[in-house]
Amino acid sequence: MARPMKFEKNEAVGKALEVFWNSSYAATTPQELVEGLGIGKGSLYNTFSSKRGLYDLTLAEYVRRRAEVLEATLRRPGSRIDALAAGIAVLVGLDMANPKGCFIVNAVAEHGEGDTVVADASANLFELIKRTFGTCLEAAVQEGEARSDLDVDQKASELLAIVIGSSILLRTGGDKSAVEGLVDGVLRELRSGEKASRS
Amino acid sequence: MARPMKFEKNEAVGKALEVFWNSSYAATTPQELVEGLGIGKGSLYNTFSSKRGLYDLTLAEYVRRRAEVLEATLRRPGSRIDALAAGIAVLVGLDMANPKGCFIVNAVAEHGEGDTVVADASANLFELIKRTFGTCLEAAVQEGEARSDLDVDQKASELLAIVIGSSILLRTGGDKSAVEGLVDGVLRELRSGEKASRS
DNA sequence: CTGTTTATTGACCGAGAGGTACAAAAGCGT
DNA sequence: ACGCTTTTGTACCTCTCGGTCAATAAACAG
Repeated sequence: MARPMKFEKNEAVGKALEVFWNSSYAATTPQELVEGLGIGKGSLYNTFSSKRGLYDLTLAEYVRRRAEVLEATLRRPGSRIDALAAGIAVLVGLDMANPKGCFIVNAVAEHGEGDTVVADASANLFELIKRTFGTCLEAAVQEGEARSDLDVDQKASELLAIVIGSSILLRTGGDKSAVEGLVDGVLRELRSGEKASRS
Repeated sequence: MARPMKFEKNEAVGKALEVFWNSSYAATTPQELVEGLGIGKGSLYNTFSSKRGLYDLTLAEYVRRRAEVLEATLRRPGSRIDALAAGIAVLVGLDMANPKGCFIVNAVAEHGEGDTVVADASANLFELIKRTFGTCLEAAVQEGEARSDLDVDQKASELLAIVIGSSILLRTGGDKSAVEGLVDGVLRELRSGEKASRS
């Protein structure tokens, strides 16, 4: 009944996420978005209203993707601590060649408290991470991989803070091995008091 | 022999630091700087060459100030862990009404790896913090405040990551008490295995 | 094939960013 | 008082940002 769109909206949001991730929100220009999405400026504004409107969509999309990857990683069978290690590695960006940090962390740093959209997105992501970590730790305790008197909630909060901190540390260009060592050490502590494996 | 400047340069850098801290580098306009410093645009550019030139000075100034406050806090007599707690609190911004996060962390998040000036400043600050924490932990072990088998270097790295992470968490507007609890928990763990006090 | 509806393109626009130019002013030595 | 030097204030400039708007194109209903 009318002309159809030449591009998929979700796909465009994904591309926009990449563009915004490469620099800050403020430093990203409409021109870069046009080039990155491969569509005309008119279509851009016709579809997404404003630069900020598109940005808001990328925030939500990023959280969605993180939720997916985190769930997938931690649902793998085997040692819960190993799974936790894998989850942390991917969250921090240890698997990437040149990490750009966590998109949401960058957004929080740029926009701060006043920005409710960013605040909401970060609250969603951070609580998701903490909850997932908590579940995993709980299971580790049950399996005897971690000491039974572990304060699961406290440790989950610590791990969240460490993940956030590490994503920043890794973004500075400091050597990746230092961050790897840091994460390894934390996990080693977790295991250090473990009971004998039941298997 | 010539007309003297009407303002102190260092003082102006301090004011600029406030201005840049209130929003991102990219979002800060020359106009805001002129108003924040209370000088004319001509003087601004005559003295600091460019917006970026001024920004670079604020980065160094911030690191200098952090070094001062950290040294002052941790040199206080008494329990080393208490001193550590105080240092962490001030670094994270728990003492401030509405924390704007760590200026350097914000800069890293905004500019990323490619920016060598920001990378250098962050390396300076982060190593300073880690080293100071390490010294303090070492002393805590000596004093019998922390368990003697503590991996000081590992723990210092962890605390650095947690401080960075907490500065982000606090900036989102999430409740301050959660971050306080997190920090308290970490310090409690440090003490948990302590030997009997020698005094 | 025509009409209706919606998408796309790219020219256009007001505003403000980031910075420059230059005349006037304020010191200082003599 | 008079140069000489450096700072200051303000007008000005260019360029790009962020966005709008006709004109055009593509689909489908009848």
